[in-house]
Formats: sequence, structure tokens, C-alpha cells
Amino acid sequence: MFPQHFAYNPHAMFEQEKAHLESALRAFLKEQDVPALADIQWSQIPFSGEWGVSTSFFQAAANEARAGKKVNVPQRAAELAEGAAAHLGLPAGFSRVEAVKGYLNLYFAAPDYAARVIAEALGQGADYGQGADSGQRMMVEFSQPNTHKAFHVGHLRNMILGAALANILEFAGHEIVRANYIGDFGKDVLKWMWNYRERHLGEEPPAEDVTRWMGDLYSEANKQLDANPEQAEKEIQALFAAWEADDSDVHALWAKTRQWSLDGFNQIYDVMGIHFDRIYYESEMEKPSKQIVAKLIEDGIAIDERPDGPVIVKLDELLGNEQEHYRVLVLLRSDGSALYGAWDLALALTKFEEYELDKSIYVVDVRQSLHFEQVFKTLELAGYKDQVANVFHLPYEVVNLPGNVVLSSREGVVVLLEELIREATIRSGEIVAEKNPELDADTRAEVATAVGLAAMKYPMLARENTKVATFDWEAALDFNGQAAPYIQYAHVRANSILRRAEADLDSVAAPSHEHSESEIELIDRISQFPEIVQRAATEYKTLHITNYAFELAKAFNDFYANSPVLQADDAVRNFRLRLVAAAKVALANSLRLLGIQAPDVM
RNA sequence: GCCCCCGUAGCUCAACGGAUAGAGCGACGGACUUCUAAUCCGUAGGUUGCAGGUUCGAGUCCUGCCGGGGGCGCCA
Repeated sequence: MFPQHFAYNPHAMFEQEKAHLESALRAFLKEQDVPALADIQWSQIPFSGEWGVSTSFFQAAANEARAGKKVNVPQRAAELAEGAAAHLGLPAGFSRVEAVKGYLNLYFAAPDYAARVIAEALGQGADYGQGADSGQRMMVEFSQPNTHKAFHVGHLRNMILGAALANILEFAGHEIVRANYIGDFGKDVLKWMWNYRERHLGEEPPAEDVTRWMGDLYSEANKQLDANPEQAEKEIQALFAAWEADDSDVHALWAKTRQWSLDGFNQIYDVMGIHFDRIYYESEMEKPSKQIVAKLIEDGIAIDERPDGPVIVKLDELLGNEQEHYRVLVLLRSDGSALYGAWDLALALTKFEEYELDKSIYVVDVRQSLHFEQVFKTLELAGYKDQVANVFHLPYEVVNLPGNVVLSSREGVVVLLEELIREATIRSGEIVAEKNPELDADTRAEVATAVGLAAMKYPMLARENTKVATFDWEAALDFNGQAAPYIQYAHVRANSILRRAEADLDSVAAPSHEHSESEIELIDRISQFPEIVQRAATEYKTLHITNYAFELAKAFNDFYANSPVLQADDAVRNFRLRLVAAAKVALANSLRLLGIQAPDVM
């Protein structure tokens, strides 16, 4: 059995040698009278084909230069690398050492290393790549749909991103609470109810596409309101008053229509394979938020201008900023009703009270950056410093339509999620039927769903959060190239080999052949997975996993084309079968983190 | 007016401050009697928006411009 640290370290073998190497390097530098380095950085060697690690001597040479010695840094670095290579000789566990342009490259003794990476991946299976328990509890809040509105592709990015991020953080070693915060109340909801009472009373939503119907009525409400604003505003105001007065008819209508939306959301979450541990509702925040605001007024943080004005927090003024930055946060309307800034104060604190969180992450689009800065700063001023130190707004850019057209629930300019899911599934179904006509109808349908959803999800995750995404049908339904089906296909191929081989993967034969370039590349990729998981978790970037999964699939497809498995001699065949199984593990695990299924056939 | 983000190949995007800036799509040319060709191999394509600066070293950090997007008192 391998020592415990083996489970978490992609370069376990290197880890064993690292201490020895570093002290040897330090001794060499000291001998050369070069100022000591704070730490020695190790990195990958580009242009692989051989497998190893690398460190450079630019820093050491630069330190010399800073210390007053007259040196040409690149030249001196090359000199030091040469010297270090000579000094080290050939350390145990390595097959070759070279000095190139200031870099010292150490190549692993491949067979040994390969066998250990594969053994680790196979031994850990679904847990391969998992990080050690951090002891930290984090909440990831995402999705935040609004009832009485459409669910469109703009909401998709948030949903997919949040779900994948939660998976990644969990796998990296944190305890995760998946939270949703549903907008089930506010002026928009009243607007919807007003329109429904005027024009649709007694109607029920259709069995399918519930959120489309809800969205259509919302869009209609806005049009009606614009047509006769004065009259409409008055009536909506009256509706609000009735609500405030606990009018039972109004409350009943709200509860019933709200549920229609919630049912619709759940249908979508089911299809997308997304679940939540805790669902918060805006309607629950009204009362607690007012208590907090009262306290803020009492403490002189908020200013109460009612009834002539709202309740506000003049942040820049409180902070003594000469230049405006935080501006003004409005908490209550002049009629005393709470705005979402007030709700967010309550919600932020509720989360910590309920779960004793070490970290509270908000996956919310970038347009609300100032809002969260205001909310968090207000909490800080109110004395909730511990909580504020651990909240984090993860902003991501919006999804637009081609020509920079903004998706708008209000205008009804949307590409509906239900529609996208349906189109993607139909499209992938056609391709499955064409590529693999032997599949029975049930399997074909399953595969079509798995592939269609995957193709939708991948582009949302494979992009810097800070970059605007443009949705167009052609790109969304293009399953070729760097896309999820490519990765799923690699998984299918691996599975196919293993199915035919019916091999006993436990019998470990000593590798007896010179590894091919494609084998090394594949093993290298497999070994990187745990490291990539940690990086993605630390940086909150799903992008690292999507890129990794694609590179891994590419390495596998290259291996597949160049290295026959089933026809190879026994020893090679046995080694390659284990390698294929290890690759399948890494592919399946990385797809799982992304919320993408890994089918066995397609 | 103030603040934030983006600008890399024709298009969509990558690139812990490090070696020759890489993929996919599109274009062109090859590879299926062989584990599923949803694949693989090759060719073409770049003043990383512009100008300075920091650094041994800048697509990456800093400053200023240009272009695009977004936010900024009673929507969420």
C-alpha cells in the first residue's frame, strides 16, 4: 500500500526525491557563492514526449546581479543550470538530467513512475483526485431564479457554473452546502399577479413549459403596464397594500402561482441533475431584514428619511471617502417596504447562523458587484467583521445573444432553457442514430440526453468568468472539436476496450516495454488531475477542469490511434489495459465534477 | 462625472511573470480488411488594440490613451 500522501500528490515520486534534490541544489548554489533562494519552484517541461520536472536559475542569477555582481542574467542562469546538472549527476528515480537555456530538466525513470500513477488511479477509482479533508465548511449560493418569470439561457450559466464549482470545491476537500435563493416576491411578482387578475383569472399553466407560460405573462404584464402606466401603477399599489394587509385572497393567489414556477424550476433542475441542500426565499427575508434595518438606524449607520424618502446608508460618507466608490445603499422604500439590499443583509447573516460557515460564496452575475460591495461593507460597519471576512461574491459575465442583444425577461427577448434542452437533445439524438444505429431505442434516448446536456454545459464552464458569453444556436449545437461529446467519446472508447478485453486489471505485470510518446503523454495527464482539482478549487475556476478534461481526452485519443491494446503482446497488453482503465477513471471523474455524464456507449 | 470588466490567428477561445504564444471551428491535403472515424496526422494562418514603464525576462504587472460592454438613491 502506498503512504497516505500518495493519495493527494500527482508527483508522488518526485515528492520523494524533492527534498534531496533541493538540498543538493542549495548546496551547489552555496558552493558557487550564489545568494540563497527563498524557495525552489518546480514546473512542467514543455514539448513533452519525455516525462519530468524542471526548475530554472533566473531568480538565482538575478539575485546575484542585485547583490552587485556584474552578470548577464540569462547567461549566468545557463551557467548555473549546467553546473547544477554536473553537480547532481543522475539522482535515483531519474533517467536523464539536462541543462537548457537556464533550465534544469530532470526526466523521470518512466516505467516506475507510470506504474505508480496507474496504480493510484485504479486503486482510488471514483475518489482519484480527491483532496484531503480541509475541515472547512463552505456554502455556494447559485441559480437564484425568479418566480413568475422565464427561465432562459442567461440563467444557465449561473446554474451550471455554480453546480460545477460546488462539485469541485467538495472534491477538493471542503464540506459544501449548496444553496438556492429564489426570488418569489417583490414588485415584479405583484406586476405578474396584477396582469393575471386582469386578463387570465382562472387559467392554469400548461403541463409542459410552465416557466415559458409564466414568462409570457410577465412579459405581457410589462407591456400592459407601459400602455397605461398611471392606472396600472395605482392598481399594483393597491395589490401591494392588500398583500401588506394580509388579504387572504391575494396571499392565496400568490402561493398558488408561485408554486407553478417552483414546480417548473424543479423540472429543470431534475433534467439538469442539480440539487440543493438549502433553499432560501426572498419572501422570508422581509421581516428579519426590517429588524436589521431598525438596528442600523438606531446605530446611526442608516438614515431614515421616511416618509418623504427611503432608508439609506451613505457608505462613502460614513467611510470618509473623498472619491465616491460605495455610493448609497437603499434599504427600505419610503413606504417602509424592504428592498433586496435589506434582504441580502438578513440572508448573509442567516447563512452563518445556520451553518457556521468558513466561507460563504455567492455566484451572481457581475452587474451586481457594486450591490454586494455595498451589502458587505454595510455589514462590516454594523460590526459583523468575522462574517464579512468570509463572504465572497464570485462574479461572472452575462450571456448575450448575437449582435450583443441582451436577454431580457422584461421584454420577452429570451432563448428559453426548455427550448434549448429540447433542441440539444433532438440534435444529439439524430447524431447518435447516425453514428451508432445498432443502439436500441432506450439506450439511444439516454445517450441523446447525456450528450445533448453535456454539449450545452461545457461551453458555459470552459470560459473565463469575466468574459461575456454569446449564445447562438449554431455554436451551442455544434458537437465537434473542443466540446463535451469529444470527451465523452474518449470515455466510450476506453470503456469499449475494457469491455472487450474482459481483463483482470488486478494482475500487475511489470512493464517490460519502452513507453511510447502517446503513453507517456496520457500517463502525464492522468497524473496531473489531483493538482488541477486543487487549482480549480483555489481559483474558483471551472475552466481548469474543462481544459484538463479536453487535454486528457486528446491524449487518450492520440494513444488510441497509436497504441493498439487488445492486439499487443501479453505484457504490453496488460500494461495498456490498466492504463486505459486509469484514463477512464480520470475522464469519468473530471466529467463528474463538471456535472456531465460519462456514457459507456454512444 | 466616478467605478468595474473585456481587447490574442478569419471566427470562438487557451496560455502558475519563464523555454518556440497554443487549441477548436472554418479552409486545404492525407489516414477506416485493424480496440466505435463523434477519431487521428499534416499544411496555411500572429506587430497579443496603441504608447510608455517595472523586470534578467511581459499576452500576463503598473500608467496613459483607443475601442467595446457593464454598474452607479427607493427593480432584482
